[in-house]
Amino acid sequence: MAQRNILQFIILGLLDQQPRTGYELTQAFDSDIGEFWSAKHSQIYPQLSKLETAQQVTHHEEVSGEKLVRKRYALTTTGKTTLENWLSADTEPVVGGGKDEFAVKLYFIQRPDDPRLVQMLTKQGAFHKQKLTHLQEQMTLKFPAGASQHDFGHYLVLDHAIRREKAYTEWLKAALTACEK
Amino acid sequence: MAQRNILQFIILGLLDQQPRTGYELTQAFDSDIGEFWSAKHSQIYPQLSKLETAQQVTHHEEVSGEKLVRKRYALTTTGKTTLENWLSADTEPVVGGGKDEFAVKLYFIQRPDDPRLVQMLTKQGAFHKQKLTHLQEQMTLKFPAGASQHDFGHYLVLDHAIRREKAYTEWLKAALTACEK
DNA sequence: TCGTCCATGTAAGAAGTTACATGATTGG
DNA sequence: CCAATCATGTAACTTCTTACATGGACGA
Repeated sequence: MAQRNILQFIILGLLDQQPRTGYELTQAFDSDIGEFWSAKHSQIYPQLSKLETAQQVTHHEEVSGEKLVRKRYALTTTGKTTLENWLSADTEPVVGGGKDEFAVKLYFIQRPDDPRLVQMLTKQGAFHKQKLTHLQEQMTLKFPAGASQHDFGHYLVLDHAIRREKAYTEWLKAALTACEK
Repeated sequence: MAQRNILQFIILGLLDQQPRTGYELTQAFDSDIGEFWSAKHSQIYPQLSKLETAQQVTHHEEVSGEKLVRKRYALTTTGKTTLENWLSADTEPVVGGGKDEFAVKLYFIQRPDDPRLVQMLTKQGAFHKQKLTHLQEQMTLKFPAGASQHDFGHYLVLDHAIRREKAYTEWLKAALTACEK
């Protein structure tokens, strides 16, 4: 994935919602947004530096306790413009749908009676079922009344993730049925 | 994605199906398997060299026409063992579900009445609908009688891709409905 | 002959992961 | 006081994409 440094725009988007520290940005990628993009802190901190050099963001320092200094970053007006341009620009649709080692493995298992199949499908099924449950809990927790006026995008991606996991578990179930008969 | 060089196993898997040239391997990633893994020839040729050095594959040269030499690669017994070990090993479930720039963009669009939303959703919808149709055509073409005994894995991943695209288009449709009311 | 596909490689650089490094805060 | 978490960075390495480079085969 060497493309157009999408990470920078996501950081701008997150900072537009509210000023954040590098640590908080890292956490954001571990929650909902992580369903569709992820990044480690080792990518985030350098990117923040670059964005600051490019005058897209600024930071001020917060002191907590005795000597801990936090850098809280916020968008500049330039950064806000960059973000809006990205949001308004055409989006290349996802090419393949990402990489899925499990799906590829299945591709190489030719016989429906392969002794490994049932266990593989069951194991993945358990994982995705659990994940689906977790996402559904998030949904009822965050949007008990369905789609909201605020945080609409958040609602959409959660819905997206749920549909994706639902489709995944249903596929695994159908595969299990197909290879058992 | 710096992990365990999964590409090498996929190449072994493809060569297990039948001996292939680097060019043919490249093509394979542009067809069905490309739905769940992709690679360019600039990754494939070097990987083939490494696999040959590691005695996982061998090649023989085919001459076609006047002077064109093709290298057709095949698995060694070692390579076959490596492949089987990979297939039998536990598979880490997909973490997030890959990266989806479009989904992330939506995340940052807070208001359901954002003037850009309808166009964005419609455009992506058209793309994924077309892709879905193409996949369904592939399915009826390759598996007119449904799941087959041979090529079962191929059937499974095609089914997977279809379900994924179906879920994607349904999500976009639901999103469109939600933001129009 | 001319364009399209076949065919194989290398190079440069971006993106992403893992590991290295360090230290503060907070709550039990 | 000790563990978990907060907090910020760098280094090394792998993976992946884009571009560079070259040439043959085949059909119109």
